[in-house]
Amino acid sequence: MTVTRFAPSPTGYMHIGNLRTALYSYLIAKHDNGRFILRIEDTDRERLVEGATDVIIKTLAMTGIDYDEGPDVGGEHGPYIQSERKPIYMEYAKKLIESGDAYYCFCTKERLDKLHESDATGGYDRHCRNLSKEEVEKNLAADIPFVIRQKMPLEGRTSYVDSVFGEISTDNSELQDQILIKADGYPTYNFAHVIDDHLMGVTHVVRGSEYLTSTPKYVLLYDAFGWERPTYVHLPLLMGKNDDGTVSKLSKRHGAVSFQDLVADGYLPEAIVNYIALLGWCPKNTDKEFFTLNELKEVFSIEGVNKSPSVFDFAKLLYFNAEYIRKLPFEEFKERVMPFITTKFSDNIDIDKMLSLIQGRIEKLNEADAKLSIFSSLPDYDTEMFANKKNKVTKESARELMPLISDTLAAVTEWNNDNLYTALTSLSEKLAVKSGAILWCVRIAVSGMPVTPGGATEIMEVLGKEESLLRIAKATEKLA
RNA sequence: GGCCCGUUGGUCAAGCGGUUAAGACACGGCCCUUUCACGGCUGUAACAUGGGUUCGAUUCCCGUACGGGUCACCA
Repeated sequence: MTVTRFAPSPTGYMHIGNLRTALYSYLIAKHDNGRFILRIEDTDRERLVEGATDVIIKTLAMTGIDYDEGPDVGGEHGPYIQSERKPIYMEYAKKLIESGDAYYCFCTKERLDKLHESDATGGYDRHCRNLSKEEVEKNLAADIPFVIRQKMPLEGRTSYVDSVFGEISTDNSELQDQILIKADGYPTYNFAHVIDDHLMGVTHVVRGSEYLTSTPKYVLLYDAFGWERPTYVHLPLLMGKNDDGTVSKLSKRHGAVSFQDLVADGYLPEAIVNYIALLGWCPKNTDKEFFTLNELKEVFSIEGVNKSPSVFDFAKLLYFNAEYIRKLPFEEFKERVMPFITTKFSDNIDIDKMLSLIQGRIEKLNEADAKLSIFSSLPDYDTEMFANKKNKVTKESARELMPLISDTLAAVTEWNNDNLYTALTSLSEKLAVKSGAILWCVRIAVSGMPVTPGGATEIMEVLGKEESLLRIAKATEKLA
């Protein structure tokens, strides 16, 4: 059975690249009807962020990425928070010491820092690697602080096969005797994730390609324990475009890059998921781009994952978002857009009609409020706006038209879009002017804007007869 | 700097020895139209580079350039 996990460290926000990793990991498991686990990697006690785990859980819930095992749902391999598994790591580290694959290191932080200064390219000098048993016992008895380091082979090469990148091979001399257990007794990522992945039965390790070069060290750990190595699936990085045209790892300088920021900006979770699924992966034998999460489970395959980093394109995300907004059933659109609307409207405004006017015209939910402002109040506008060459209107002709328009509208008894449109077009026929000319004048009069959500008559329908006529009267006044 | 990885239009990308080198976004034009948007049609635009291998390379190999990643008691 395929078992994957998403193992974020609780930083307080969900980076979009992280979310993509979660998604791919989830899809790989679910494509095979496998198990998906959420594990919190909080071994860095100095960087703990309050409430960070909740952000992760909430994000996964909003995107529909559900896990079979995790801190809040339990499971037979728990606990799922690494800080709660602390004793386990020490136990396994000691096994490694016994087998000669790890060792105690009593070097002070100061010594290490000095080492680093004197030799920029080198790392740890393996000072404690060959301490005698007696020395170790003595230091331990004296309560000298220690870390536990992995004993790397000094010669040869270590290689593994990544399912995306192929064979990765590293000279063992490149490998540092990395720390497994820190001085505070907590394990490092390097150690903890290996132990947990094995104990939790993870078959496919899915993560960003920044781990590509450190994986030989992990593979060596599996070998030392005599455990079967997992299948590695390293994902290409997500990049952002800089102002100068260069690219670099996607970060805050590129804009809103956390899931919650995107949502706050008016992006739909399902649009985000759909878009990021396509960043670094492409379905086989189809041009299709729109996928629900369930469809993704069907079609996702590791073979479609790319090697090269991809640039996050907000323009395309916006396109997906606009499409998703348009496809929303009206009631759902209303429910989702309402939190973004802060403008207050008078009671005789038909909210539903107003909202249906903008559903097809906004690309992000947070654009709704500004688009709707004309229904709350008429902006102060310049009468020059009445002049429009395409519709053959001048300020002067508008002045003459306005009273006639006013009379025509006043005569409309049943105030709805169809009747208004019919009334105004028949007026244009009677006067032998372009219907566009009349409708243009009405639009400006009634909205004060050249570009509006909906046509002139649609706006009047929402506004109601009284308010519409009031605005027409005002225009007549302004033009006089 | 050492090591590892990558390189098809501005962006996402298909392609896996022989193609007129798909498609999507963005951009331009036209049409539709009560503005805008939607929709329809259409246009501009790409295999980083030099060597091989081969009858034939975007596809395979090597070098170069460029880009990225990594060398922590962070993950």
